[in-house]
Amino acid sequence: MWENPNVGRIIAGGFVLATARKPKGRPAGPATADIRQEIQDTAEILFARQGYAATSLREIADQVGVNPAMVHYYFGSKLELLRHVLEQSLEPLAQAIAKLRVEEHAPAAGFTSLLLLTFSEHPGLPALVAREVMLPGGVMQDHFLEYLAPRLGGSLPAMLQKEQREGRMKNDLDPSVAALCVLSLCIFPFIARELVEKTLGVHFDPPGLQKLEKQIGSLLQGGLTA
Amino acid sequence: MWENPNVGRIIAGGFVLATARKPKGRPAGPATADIRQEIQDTAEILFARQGYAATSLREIADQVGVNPAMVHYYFGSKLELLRHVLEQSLEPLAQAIAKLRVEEHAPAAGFTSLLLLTFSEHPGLPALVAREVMLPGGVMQDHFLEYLAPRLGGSLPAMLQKEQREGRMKNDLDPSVAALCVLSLCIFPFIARELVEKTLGVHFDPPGLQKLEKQIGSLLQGGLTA
DNA sequence: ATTTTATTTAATTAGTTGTTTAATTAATAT
DNA sequence: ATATTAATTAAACAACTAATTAAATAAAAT
Repeated sequence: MWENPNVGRIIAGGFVLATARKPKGRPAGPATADIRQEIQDTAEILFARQGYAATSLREIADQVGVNPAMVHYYFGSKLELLRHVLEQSLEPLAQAIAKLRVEEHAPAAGFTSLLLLTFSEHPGLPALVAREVMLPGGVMQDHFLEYLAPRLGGSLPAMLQKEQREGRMKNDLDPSVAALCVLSLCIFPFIARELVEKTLGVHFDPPGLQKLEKQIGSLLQGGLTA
Repeated sequence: MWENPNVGRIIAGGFVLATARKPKGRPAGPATADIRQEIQDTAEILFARQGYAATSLREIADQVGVNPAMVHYYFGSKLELLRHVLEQSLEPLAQAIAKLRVEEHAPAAGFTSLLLLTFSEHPGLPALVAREVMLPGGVMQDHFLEYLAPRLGGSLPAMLQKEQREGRMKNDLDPSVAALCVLSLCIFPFIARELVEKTLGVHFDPPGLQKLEKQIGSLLQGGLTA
């Protein structure tokens, strides 16, 4: 497996008695994996599942099969790692929303399907954002507020207000509250996913997800449209 | 303050150099405060604000002004304390929902106002439930699922199904998904409260709360009613 | 008097975590 | 060839705290 003769697995009777250590120093040959990305992806999963505080760098590193110091080599600190995780999953969403804005088709429906798409690509994201951004004490609150919120949910009220001015949304609704409703309908189900599946029997894998989207759409259609 | 002569504050030049200790043993006179309830209330606030794991018994006890061992005296363990917190705030809600069920007025609207009422009495509850019940790794998942969920959100699909059978709800909707929507609209805003106030400018104190309830009601009315 | 209730004290018990620096090896640029 | 830079591990550092239980004490209730 590795050139260095004094490393490798010590095996007896088919059982691994001691795990091999990776040799020190730069590994030979062309890079076979993007370690940086692997760390980030693993962190996304673990941070989402256990929370930022409850996830140690050692755990992430072990899962990737590298030394904990690699996290600092690539990201500088644990918090920066989380920032990258969040940014990598939310940046494409932010850009898609920006596009929505200029194209100005029905914003509520557009928002809904963008969010659901994002969450199916990043299943852990809602939990992660809930814990580290929304809930009190979240470690990413300030950063999110400053750099991400304005381009995500924060842009929705203005879009809805325009709908309203142009007569496509009920006049007695407050656009901000309406925006909150859209976000609630799209995000909450994923935050409570496990519980929802167990107690309500609503499921989120492909057939169920489309059904959910359709029904949210219908609710918003009937509830918001003038 | 206390009879025992060798306790009290040691003061020099107006500064407290060492804080007084409460004397050992049962305090004299009639009980001046319900310590058990104070512990529980403090725990509700702290667990909600920081999460169960991040809140130490010392912190709770210090805030109440008693010894950490009191928690075990009254509750047996930290986890039991959390169970009591959850139960005390959710039990009245469960009972109100049971009443809703037999009275059978518009269940969606009834549910909405019960939830909002509960949350205004227990402002930390949504965050607490989100962290310890909904999010992966929550320490109260099993208990909630078994003892509370069926009498709370779990009872909503059946009520909505009845509405549907009796022609008061659109026929193409799935009652479980509709239930999920009701819950999303009522719970999510409180989970994301801080963020919502800051980015959407929607507020939750008395004037704003009524506005929110009205608008959720209107959305559900337009979106669900046949 | 005895028992029960409310309370504090003290002891137990052990590992974890993020981060930094140094060492090591391989690849690349000069 | 040589020097530099890149990728990696090893090891040390420093700072930290938490839940639970047994025992002691004092007052209240019986």
